[in-house]
Amino acid sequence: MSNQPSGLLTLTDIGAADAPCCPPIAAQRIPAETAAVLAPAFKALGDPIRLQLMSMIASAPDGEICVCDLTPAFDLSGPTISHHLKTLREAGLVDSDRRGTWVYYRPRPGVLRQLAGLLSVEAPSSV
Amino acid sequence: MSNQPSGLLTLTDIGAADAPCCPPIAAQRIPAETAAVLAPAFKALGDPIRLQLMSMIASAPDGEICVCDLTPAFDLSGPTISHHLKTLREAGLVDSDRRGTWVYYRPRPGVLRQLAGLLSVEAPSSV
DNA sequence: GCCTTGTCTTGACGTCCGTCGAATCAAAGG
DNA sequence: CCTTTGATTCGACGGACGTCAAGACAAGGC
Repeated sequence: MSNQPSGLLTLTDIGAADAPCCPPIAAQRIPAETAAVLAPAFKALGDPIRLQLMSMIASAPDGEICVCDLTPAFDLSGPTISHHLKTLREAGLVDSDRRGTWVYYRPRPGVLRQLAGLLSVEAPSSV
Repeated sequence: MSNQPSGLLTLTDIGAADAPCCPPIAAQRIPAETAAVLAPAFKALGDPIRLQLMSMIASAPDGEICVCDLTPAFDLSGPTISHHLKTLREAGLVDSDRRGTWVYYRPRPGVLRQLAGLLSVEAPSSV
């Protein structure tokens, strides 16, 4: 259920931990390879449903949330929600975990921090 | 050349200035209307070419950059670059300005700050 | 073992997106 | 006025995306 290694470089590889990876977008021009790695994460957040899902997952009081709590919050079919969750998972933004009948999703705060740092106007400490 | 008012709520309306508009994504669940407004901005950044364009514009030494400097940086046709720039413009991320023969693009740092704050894990001051 | 419940996968459909060539528009110079 | 240069718009094409219904899978209870 976790991310399968695919041989392709993804955000997970560079942003799994808390270490900042890149200077802000406004500090210097992003190389093509970096853009290719980061763009899918923004793309995953570029859908209103996924943005709400990401917010619900990231703001879950227990640090995780059941799919059964996510699905009824939208006027969409179960498969569609599952598809969006898969997109977030493949973008490295969330991780999932089955416990018994239910599947729980939890955020990867490191990756969110990466993206925030990339968009920040002030330069961070390192690099 | 600037954004035309369309009657639709866009990021420009809520993020033109520097004032923060929304609590971080991890602080509380995003309402559907807010997600509908913000998602297009992330979507615009969800393409590698546009992410590089945004970076080149945001990191321009003079605060703006000529299209004639952007186009040759990519292996794409002029119309395609122009199309991507239009997407960034309609997302409220950049603004353009014709001076003589050339067109210059400049960032809207307020909007970038909005998105960064939304992704930040620490809560900002207000709200 | 079999049904029930919850979740994911598959296959299909219409729509949107990225790309290009050709045409168009805008400004400057001869 | 006409040509040249820079940038955008238009029209078209292939591929990717969002959505759903139907089916498959996983875990638990009878």
